Amino acid sequence: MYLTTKGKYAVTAALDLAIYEKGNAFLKIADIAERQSIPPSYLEQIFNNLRKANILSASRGPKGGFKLSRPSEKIMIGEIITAVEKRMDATQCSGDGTCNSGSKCVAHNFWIELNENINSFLMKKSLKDVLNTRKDNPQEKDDFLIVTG
Amino acid sequence: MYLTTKGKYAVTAALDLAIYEKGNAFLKIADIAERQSIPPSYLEQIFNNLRKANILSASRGPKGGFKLSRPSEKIMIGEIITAVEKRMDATQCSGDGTCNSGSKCVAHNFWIELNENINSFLMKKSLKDVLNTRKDNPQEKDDFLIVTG
DNA sequence: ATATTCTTGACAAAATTAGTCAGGAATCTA
DNA sequence: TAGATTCCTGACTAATTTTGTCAAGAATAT
Repeated sequence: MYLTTKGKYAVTAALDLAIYEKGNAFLKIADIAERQSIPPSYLEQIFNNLRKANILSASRGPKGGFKLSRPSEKIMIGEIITAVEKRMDATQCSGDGTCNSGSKCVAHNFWIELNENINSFLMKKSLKDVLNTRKDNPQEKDDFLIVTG
Repeated sequence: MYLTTKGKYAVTAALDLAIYEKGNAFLKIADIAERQSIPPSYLEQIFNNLRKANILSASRGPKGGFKLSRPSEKIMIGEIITAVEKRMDATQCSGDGTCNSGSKCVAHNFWIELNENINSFLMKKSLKDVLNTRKDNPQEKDDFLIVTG
């Protein structure tokens, strides 16, 4: 099971879109990358994945950019990660049960359980949930002054 | 967050020790590796880690090998994984809060929550728990005939 | 003594990640 | 319509990490 920098950048950048959205406007990759310390050309790749997964919508040209394709409470962190990560599965056999010479290894069902636990956690948390948790934390409130200022 | 083949082998091999233990005898790496389809020389490395973490005890020479250093209900899967994996942490900054140019990235607290969720799951499950789940599953029972036969 | 089994550290190949880059397509504004 | 802007796509590469192998040595049982 690999949750890589790519997946973490994807979540961070999606949160940035949720935080800085204004009306229906698009946000530029360059700005998001700068705010979140993500290499811009890498973020291009990542946003392409998210667009193809119908999590973001894009527009080219001046005033173009990206925005969330749904309200932030309807976009689950799990969706974002699944869209960019190829190896989140915890089983050794990609789930096909051939982990021990063609049969299931003794740990097989346990890895399935672990998968379910993690997926359930990630699929219950929306972008909005994550931002609300941040707002509830006084230490994090400062960040939001930037948005409203 | 990386849960690699190494960690999965570690759990599988520890389960093998729990399944095939007989009295106080040691089990050989060669036998465990064969039963669980793990490269023997790789398993050597892995068992060394587990021994240093006080999860296994070892003995050299004829009749030597490895055994669990505690009853299987007192060895948690989380311990095993922590002993062999160096990058289970989900944060981008190894927890130090420097994930966005020296400050916390907008996703920081979320990754902490994910860590807690996974660690809690892994630290509540003992080797014995995993084996019991297997026994409750009729499809898996056959494996245990070997043990008792 | 000798065979067995773990112990340790160095080493290497393969796979994967973490990006870069360039050329192109679409869109807005003047 | 020209030009600037911004996304789109695919190819490419360097660095890192994983996934092992191997050999020489130390401890133990018979």
